[in-house]
Amino acid sequence: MKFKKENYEIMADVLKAMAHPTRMFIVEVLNEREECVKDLTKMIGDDISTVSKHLSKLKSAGIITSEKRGNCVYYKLVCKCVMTFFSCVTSVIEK
Amino acid sequence: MKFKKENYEIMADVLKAMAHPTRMFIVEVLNEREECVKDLTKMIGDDISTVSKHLSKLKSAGIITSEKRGNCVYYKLVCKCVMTFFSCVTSVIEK
DNA sequence: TGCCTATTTGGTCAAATAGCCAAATAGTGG
DNA sequence: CCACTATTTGGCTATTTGACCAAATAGGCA
Repeated sequence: MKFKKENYEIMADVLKAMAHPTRMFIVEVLNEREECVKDLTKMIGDDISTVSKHLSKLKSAGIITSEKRGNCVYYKLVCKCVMTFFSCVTSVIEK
Repeated sequence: MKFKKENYEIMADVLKAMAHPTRMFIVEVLNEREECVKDLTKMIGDDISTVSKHLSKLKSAGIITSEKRGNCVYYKLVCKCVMTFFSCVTSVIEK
């Protein structure tokens, strides 16, 4: 048992933040470039308030950060390593 | 957009299966050795039915497999790559 | 066979999550 | 200051999740 119970909770929160189809999509887009809420919303097709809430969940997990520029809020990935999830998840699915 | 909507759902299911403190703990234990339900339950301290359900969630996501030997069901990791999640998650938390 | 141990399944309840709409906020530019 | 655009927040409902207990199953062995 490498970590304490409390640590598992913190770690699970990070995974939980990623564990949603829309949020995985967002992470993948942000891996390539910053985007603002409006443009992400266009790609996703949900209500903009829904997208905003997904973003805020990713942000409070520490996976993305935001920056306001002009009229818009731009989000970007903090750590590219989350993209390793995709290849692992894909290989799990293939097995 | 690399994947179709349906694919994001399948991928999210794999992450969802991991995204729980107890299940992360289980994955970490199984990374080192096989274990049976009873012994995992001892380490975790929840009801055995709760642990069994966690295991079945991990199993149906394809993260672990099980094998019955003698009186017990032994679980083991399918793919060690899920352990990369831990180091990434840890580095996200540190930032 | 019948008991025992290990595991899974079903029921129930409380809590968390996801989505939408409407309303509030924040900043820009006329 | 006002109107406009972008974003966030609050309220609500439906659904999913996690935990426990009790009951059902599955094998092994006396």
